[in-house]
Amino acid sequence: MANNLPYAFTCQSIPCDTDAMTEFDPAPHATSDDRPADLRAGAFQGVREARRNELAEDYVELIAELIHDQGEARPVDIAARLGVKVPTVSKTLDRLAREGLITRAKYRSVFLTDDGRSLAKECRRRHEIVLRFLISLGLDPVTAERDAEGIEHHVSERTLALFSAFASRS
Amino acid sequence: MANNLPYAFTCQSIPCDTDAMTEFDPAPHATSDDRPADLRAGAFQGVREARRNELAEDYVELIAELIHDQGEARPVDIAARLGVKVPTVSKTLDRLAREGLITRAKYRSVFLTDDGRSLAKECRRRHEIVLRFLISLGLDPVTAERDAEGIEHHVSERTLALFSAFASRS
DNA sequence: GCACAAAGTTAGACATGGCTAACAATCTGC
DNA sequence: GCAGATTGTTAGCCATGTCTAACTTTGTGC
Repeated sequence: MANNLPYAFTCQSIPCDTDAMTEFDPAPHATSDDRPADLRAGAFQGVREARRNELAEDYVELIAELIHDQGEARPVDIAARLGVKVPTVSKTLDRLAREGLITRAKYRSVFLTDDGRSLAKECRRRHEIVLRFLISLGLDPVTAERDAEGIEHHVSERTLALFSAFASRS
Repeated sequence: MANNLPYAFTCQSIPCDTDAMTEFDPAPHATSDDRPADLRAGAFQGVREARRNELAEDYVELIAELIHDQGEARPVDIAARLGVKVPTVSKTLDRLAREGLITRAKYRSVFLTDDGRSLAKECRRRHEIVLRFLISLGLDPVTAERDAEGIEHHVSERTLALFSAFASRS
């Protein structure tokens, strides 16, 4: 699923990377805390990694949505949906093109590459699972949507599976 | 500063501005507009806001931890825990000092201000709740720690309450 | 088919967050 | 109390993400 993507979307996209950085132990001595420091240390690595990709994921997911709903993805619409200005979008789209997630021609709307499309699909899947999970927990849809938007980039495959199972059996 | 927290944690407090796009239906299930676009549009605002504060939150939380565990928070330890280089920490600490979350003197270790302390406490609380929730869902502790680190900055108070309740009754 | 509006781009400013290299201060072990 | 190791700071580089201002292109209406 994720192996044709140009990035290491390590935090979420690769289900079996859970051994990657947990063995690193910078703290000279973890005192009698019941919550070992090394766990947290390792966690930061993954989070920083994930943060680097959040924006790209938001973009491709949104672009896919716009194409689906309106037939095309125009910078002006992307900007409106994200709540940023058009030049910001333009610059970011350049980056995404450079990274092979989209293609674009000057003054024309944006298209996803195969990589972009599969990233979008993956993102959408995560989004849906998180959203359904939150709603099945009893959260109102507005808050659920907002929280899902933030959370979706930070859930591991393992957690996603639990969320999914929980939502199904509710 | 309104309350004793230096930032607006607007991730949860942004009112839903339902003005933008019309309906569309990306989800296969919904008949017409079960999940209106405006929900997602609004969500991005909050997420971007939250992202701006994540790093500061990570820092103060970690600083509080270091002070608790080792008596002091030194840049070298912060750097090791976060997995970044010391100059990066130094620069970020300058910013946090500028923002009134910490105090520091040259070549000495770092202290939290009252604002910093209450932010740290708040973050720790969120972290604990998310972590306990994930574990009570059945997630292994290592993954739970990693996911909690990413998720904690993006859960609304409402979601947190649900998480907390769920973890308690398990 | 022209003029104007809307959309897109480019340039440039600014803050952040990461890095390395070079230097300064502090701490430690004789 | 001094030398060397460790720690911390400063300077400077780069990429990103945001903005505004100015310009260009596209598209529309008449």
